[in-house]
Amino acid sequence: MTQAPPDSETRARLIAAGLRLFGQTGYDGTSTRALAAEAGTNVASISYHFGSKAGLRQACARDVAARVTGAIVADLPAPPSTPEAAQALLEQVGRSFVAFIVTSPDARDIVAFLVREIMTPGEVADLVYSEFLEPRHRMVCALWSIATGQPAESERVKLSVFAMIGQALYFRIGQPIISRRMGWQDIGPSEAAQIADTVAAQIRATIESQRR
Amino acid sequence: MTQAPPDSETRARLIAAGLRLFGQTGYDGTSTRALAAEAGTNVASISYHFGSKAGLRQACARDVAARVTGAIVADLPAPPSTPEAAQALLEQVGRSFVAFIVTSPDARDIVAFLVREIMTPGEVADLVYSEFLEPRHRMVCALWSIATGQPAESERVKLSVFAMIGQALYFRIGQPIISRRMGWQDIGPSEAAQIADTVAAQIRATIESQRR
DNA sequence: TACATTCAATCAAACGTTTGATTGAATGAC
DNA sequence: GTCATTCAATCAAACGTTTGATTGAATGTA
Repeated sequence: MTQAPPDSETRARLIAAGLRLFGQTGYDGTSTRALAAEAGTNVASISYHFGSKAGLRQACARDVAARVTGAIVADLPAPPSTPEAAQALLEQVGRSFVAFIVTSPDARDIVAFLVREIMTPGEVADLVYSEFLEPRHRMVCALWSIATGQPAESERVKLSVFAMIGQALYFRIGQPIISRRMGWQDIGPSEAAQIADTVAAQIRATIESQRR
Repeated sequence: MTQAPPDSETRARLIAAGLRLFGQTGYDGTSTRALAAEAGTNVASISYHFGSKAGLRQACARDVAARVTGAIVADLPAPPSTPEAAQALLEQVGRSFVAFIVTSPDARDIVAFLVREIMTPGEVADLVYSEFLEPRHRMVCALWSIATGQPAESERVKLSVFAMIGQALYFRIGQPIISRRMGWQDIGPSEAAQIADTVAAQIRATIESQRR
């Protein structure tokens, strides 16, 4: 990263700017001039590197998929063999997911970008789905299956996992509301831990109620 | 300022158009011409009735707050006195919330509009929060408190309720993804019932785990 | 007539994109 | 080693289009 050629550096800065601004103000709400200014370059660089503003949007999607997948896959051990181990792993996955989502400054932009793309399906959403969301969901379903004994691809398991993702995600989407209602100035380690506890407790309770 | 009477038909059609288009393509992604066409009127009507495009946005927020509050308050009985009754009521609230959110065509626009406003805090989000979200959250917390015995304004209860809202909401936000993963063509009564079961089961499991 | 409402036409500003010129580091012939 | 040439990368400026807003005339109603 220290010796990156000047061309790819501008490219990288544009993707970072796209992630931040698209996430903050939306695709339509972000002008090419604002993108160029945020990246410290000229508007023409967008056309040059990505063909168009839409091309930059797609490049951002690819970057998100690659980055988040890498982060999640990195710290996942071999699949557990006992329900107890699977449950413990699920709780841990939930905790680190929440920790990443509510504390990382990058996560704010990434999640906001993803949610916006998901709400308005298009080819960018398709890319994110097949490249990132579907495989991850499938993986967590497999864990859930080991923990509960339910079939991994059953509707019950798939929906339970979506519910788990949904509650975690909401702590980022609704963060302005949550902070306000909780009386929190901002979300530090202590607040993040409380959220992680809440999510982990729900995972535990739901798994145990399904295990029979 | 708006000097038009609040019961104008064009006014109502513009608000409906705003809810639909702002929700679908976002505030910035919606042009005044598209709004006028959707409402079957002229662009100048927006200025005339709401002062500006931003004025229409705010009118939409007020409409959402009034409409959803009315719908929820309408079918809520007196506060229950036993934990069991409170839990049953919470499950029922969760079920009807999910039913409304995933099946009603109006709900799609309303939820999409709300989520977009919440993600980018502004004066519209402030209005929605104090006028609608905060009172509703407080109400559900009171129910949760009766069901579990936990203090209504404790952080644990408040966060649990947010998690419950989050998972329900996600079934609308992520609906394109969920339908795809589940192999559903669209979400009819049968699919809505499965989602409602999932949410209700999580509510039940979480409440029971907290009741001790 | 007087008033409220909607209309087509128009405006300046901002938009995404394209252009032609410029830069500095490689490349190769001599 | 020197000089001419090439190339990716960036820039300011301008392109035509679309944006939100405004205008004055037209329409309907009482």
